[in-house]
Formats: sequence, C-alpha cells, structure tokens
Amino acid sequence: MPERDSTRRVTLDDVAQRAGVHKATVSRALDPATAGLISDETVRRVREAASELGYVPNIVARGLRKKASMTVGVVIPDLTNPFFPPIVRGIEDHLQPRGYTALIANTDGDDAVEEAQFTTLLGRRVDGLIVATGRHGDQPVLERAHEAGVRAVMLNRDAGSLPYPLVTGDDATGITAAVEHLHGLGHRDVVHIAGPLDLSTSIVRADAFRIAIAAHEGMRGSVVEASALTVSAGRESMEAVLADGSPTAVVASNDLIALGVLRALRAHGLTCPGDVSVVGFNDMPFAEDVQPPLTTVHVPTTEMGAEAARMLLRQIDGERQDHARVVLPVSLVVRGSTGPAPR
Amino acid sequence: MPERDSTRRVTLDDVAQRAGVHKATVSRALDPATAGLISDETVRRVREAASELGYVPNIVARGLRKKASMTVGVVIPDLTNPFFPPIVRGIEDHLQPRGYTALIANTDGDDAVEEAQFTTLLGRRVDGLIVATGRHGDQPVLERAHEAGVRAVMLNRDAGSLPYPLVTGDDATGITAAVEHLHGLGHRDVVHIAGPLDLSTSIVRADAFRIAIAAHEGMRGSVVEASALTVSAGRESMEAVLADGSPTAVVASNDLIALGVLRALRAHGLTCPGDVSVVGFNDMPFAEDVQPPLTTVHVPTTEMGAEAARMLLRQIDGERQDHARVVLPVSLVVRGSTGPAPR
DNA sequence: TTGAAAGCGGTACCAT
DNA sequence: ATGGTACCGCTTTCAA
Repeated sequence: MPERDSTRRVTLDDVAQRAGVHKATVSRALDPATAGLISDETVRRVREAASELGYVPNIVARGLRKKASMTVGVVIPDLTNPFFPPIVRGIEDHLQPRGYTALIANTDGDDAVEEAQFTTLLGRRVDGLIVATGRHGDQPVLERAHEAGVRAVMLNRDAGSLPYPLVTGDDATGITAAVEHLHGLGHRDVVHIAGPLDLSTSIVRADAFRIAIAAHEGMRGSVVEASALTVSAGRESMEAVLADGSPTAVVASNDLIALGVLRALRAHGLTCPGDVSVVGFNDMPFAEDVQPPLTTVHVPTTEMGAEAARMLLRQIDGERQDHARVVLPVSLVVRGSTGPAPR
Repeated sequence: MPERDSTRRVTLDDVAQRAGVHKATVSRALDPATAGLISDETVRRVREAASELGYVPNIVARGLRKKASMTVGVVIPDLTNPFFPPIVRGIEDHLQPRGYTALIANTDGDDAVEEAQFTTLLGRRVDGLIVATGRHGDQPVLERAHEAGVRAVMLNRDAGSLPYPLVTGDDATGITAAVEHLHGLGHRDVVHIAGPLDLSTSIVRADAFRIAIAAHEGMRGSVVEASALTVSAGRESMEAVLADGSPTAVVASNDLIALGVLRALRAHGLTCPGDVSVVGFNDMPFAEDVQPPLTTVHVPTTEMGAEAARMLLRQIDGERQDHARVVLPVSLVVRGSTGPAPR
C-alpha cells in the first residue's frame, strides 16, 4: 500500500540517496549514453536502487531542461472520420519507439477551434506538428507555426506557399483509374461529387476528374461541390444531382460522400450498381462490408501516417526538407458498387 | 521571419522585461485568479506586452511546479476499432475545456505493450487514467497504477477488486432485448458468439444471454467463444458454428464479430436474414450502411467517454468515488439483419 | 569517476 | 501592489 501522499512519486534524489551517490551520478548512470562515465559498480548499485524504488524518470522535467517535450501535435478534422484512425496509428506507432507521444487535436473543420488547439499545442511546446487540415486559401495557423519556427509535416493537404513537406496519396492517378474503370464499363455520363473546393485534395481530385473525362471521346462529366466530406453532405449533393436527371455513374471525393450517395439512391428507389454505379475514395475500413460493397480507391493510410512521422523525425533531427513531397501509390479496388452502364 | 533560434520561445521574463516589471508580477497579472492583486494599469501593460510578443505560457513548466501535468492517459486496445474513436472524442471534448490533454495509448490487447505504455504514461506524470482494456483475471498494470496512487476510471470493463469507478453500457439489458426480439420473430435456436471470456464485458453479455434464453420456454441457446473481438475472429467462430448445423439466429458480442458472421454466411451461400438473423452490439458508426443494415444494440459511446472524463475530473478535484458504477442505457436498433425465423 | 551548482520556465511564499 | 527567491525534477557544465 502507498505510504506517502498518493501523488508523491520517486525522484532522482530518492534513488541517489538510496544508492549513496549524488543525483547527477544517478542521472548519468541511468542514461545509456553517459553510463560509460560511471564505474560499473556504481551503475549496478544505482540500477538496483532505481528498480527497488520503482523509479520512472519524469519526462516532463527532463523535457523542460532539454528543451524537448518529446511530443508531437497531430491536427486532424475529426478522429471520428474513419479515414483518420489508421493514419493516427501509423503516426503513433512510428513515434513511440523514438520516445515521442502524439497529442491529437480535432478541429471539426472550424478555424477558431483550430486556432485554439494550436495555441494549446504551442503551450505544450510540441517538438513538431503533423497537420491534416490544410485549407487552400489563408492558413493562419500554419503561418503562425511557421513564424514560431515550429517544424511540421503536412498530411494529405498542402501547405500553400509555406515550405512544409507534404505526404499524400496519388489522388490524380486514383481518380483517373476510377474514370477509366467506368469508361470501360460503358459509362458516358458521370458526375463527380467533390469535397469543399478550398481543400487541396478536393481541388486535385476535381481537376483530375475533368482531365480524365476530357481524355475520353464522348464522355461527359460534371462536377458538383459538396458542402463537406460527410455522409449527409454527400447525400444532399446527390439529391440535387438526381433532381435534374440522373447520370449513370458517380465518382465521389471520398467514401463518406459515396455512402451518402448510396443512401440517396436507396431513398429514390434506385439500385446500385443497376441504375447508378458509385466509386468512392480512401477505401476506409469496412468499405467492403457496405451495401453494396464499395468500389473505391485504396489509399495506404497507415503508411501515410508512418511516412509523415518519419519525415517529421528527420526534421527534428535537423534535416531540412523544404517543399519535399512524398506521393504514395494508390490503387482502384473494384467491388460491388460499380457495374455495366444501364441499357 | 524568425530572427532567433527557431526553437527559442517567448518566456515570462521576456514579457516582464518588455512591461518593465518582475516576472512574478507578470505571472500574477496573466492568471485571472491572481490578477486582482495587481493594479489595473500594470495588468494592462503586461497583457499588452504579452500579446505583442505572442507569449504562450509553457504548460509543461507550469505543470512541473504545480505538480499537475494537465494530461490524462487514455488506454484502449486499438484506435482503429471503430468503437473507440467516438469514446475518445467524448473524453477529449470534456477534458479540453478544463485544460487537460488526452494521451492515447494503444495496447493491441498485448500485456507487454500495455505495461510499456503505462510506464510511458507514468513517466509523463499523467494526472489520471481512463482505462478501457481491463481483463478479468490479473491486471498487473491496474495494480501498479493503484499502488502508485494514480487516479483512474474504468471504461466498459471492470477493475476487478480495485476500487476504481466504472462507466459502462447496460450490457445485460441490451442482450436481453436482442434475445426477446429474436424470440418474437420466432427464433428458437440461437447462438451467442462471445468475445474472449477474460473480458468482463464478454462475461456479462454471455451470462445475460444464457439467462435470457432460459427465460423463454422452448428456446435453445449455446455460447461460442471467439478468440478476439474482431471481424476475422467472428468469421472463424461462425465457420465453426456452421460446421455442425446452423442456428436460425446469432447474437454477436460486438459489431465486428457480427460483420465476421455476415462474411461467413455469405461465403457459405447463406442469406441474412433469410437463413440466419444476426444481431450485433455497439451500433458502431456505419452499422446502418452494411450489408444488410445491422440490427444491433446501440451504446452511447460518446456519452460513455464524456462520463468517464467527468468522473475522472471529479476524482482529480478530490472527490472520492470508490467502486462507483455508472451504467448508461442502451437500446436495440432493429434494422435489416434480423427477420422471421425460416420455415 | 563523482560532486556541486546552475538553470529550464514557471508558481508561490515571504518581504517590502 | 510588486519584487526577490526558492523550488518543481531533471541535465549539464565545471571542479575536484
């Protein structure tokens, strides 16, 4: 049972006293990098004392002294969006072995929230940032970060004019593959439901869509902008599309929008892929279990997170990589939501 | 552009110098609780200097002095399991306004990993723990935490003999409702695919299943233990069940297992709910979009997280709540995966 | 090889 | 109302 005040923890001094040496000696003995300076016998005694007392070094105090909090801020729109958990795990699993801990900040796509979250992260003196919420126009938070000299890596959305490196999936190729696939199935009239067009990914995907359509004689494509990358926004957009004549296929900017499209189709008594084929983007978890199994562009989310973590660690280690871009390959996964064009 | 060393940040002393006062005065002026001690004029000057310099207090340094890291460890099996993101957001959204940050630790159900994660959290001197990985037998980590005097709240799985409070859904009622529902549809032969029976939730649900079955004349139920709460484990268990005669309905211990059951049915050319009805548990995100839309027990995950955060904060504020239990109501959501018993 | 002391960026107590 | 100072737990010179 705990004899002392419940919040009192073992410190270096406690260990030092027990081992009969100075706390500086304990510090050296316990750090593999400096243990060589200390006599074997002392190291042994210190280790013993430390383990007897259950000593766990205070990372916070160490960080204060070393000017390294050993934390990394991860800024995302919403952890509840199934796209992000795999990314976060990719990040965490790569940070962990190096002693870094991720601080997750959800912004809900709200600038004011993002500002507040960023201030919190600054207050915690994060050693770096992984940002997955970049907008295309003003990015006040990113600029603040840059001015404050905070290292950062962008994930999936670019940093505008800022020199932060970027990790992304090969969006253009993915969209192109989707359009090719639909073309091969005989579709000639297809709609792209884009995400908000102030997001760099949405823009890239919409542009790729237009180019891919233009590359095919006789294909017609139009772009509709959804108000958000959500199921409900996708559904609303699709309702609008259905209101003035139905296309034979839809390419959605992400899987959530695709789910919204599927719901809208169902509500209108239309079948997928019988009446309308649907292609998603991201291959989110359980995309294969939906109704019908979603044809979508697989994005290596965990690897994206891992790569972002790697790049950030390199930056922290002093490597410069201004404007670096890592583009990860994507692949079309054909499942049940696409089929031959009707009639 | 940053003139100084990129990692140099503004400190209290910088602000003090600029405002022409002592740093202790700045500290007081900036803390609403003590600003009253300082003359209005000084407070004004200090605030001005702080904002001109873009001063952001170092929470880490403050924490060292105040012996409060303002962090909370959240220990979960896997963020990638769709059950957890809503919980985590419920926690974070409640911690945020009080200035606490959540540190997420994934254990992947591995004791060694859990130990390591716990040590990291101890090293970061978390002010409390929310633990969603409790096993039923030995819980070495929890015991270490208890001995170290760490406050904690259990989420969804109990703490054994330890006095930590628990937040959970009303599992027994949920399972009972599922069985009633199936009974009403004419099912008489139903299998429960339980999670690993060293998890307290699995035990509670399996027990409730047996009791509910026994309450209905002429109903037969058997319990099969899955090796994990995953899709693949669910599928394997269902394969085994199908190997020796098929029930008309399955109650799964969670939605992932239910998805595995659906996959197994599909693989065997059986239809749901035509041949076999399936009930899940948790109502995870997009459960309504799967094939077929999943009948499942809705659990208020976000509220569970929020409640756990609340209870932890109360504990941090000094309130005792040993062995407290908060049981949140659940409700059966009937969708497409259940139907009348065949023949 | 080890000890002493300063300092990281704050807070809080004691003076004035 | 404000300044001075010690201290939180650790690392890192500088001495011995």
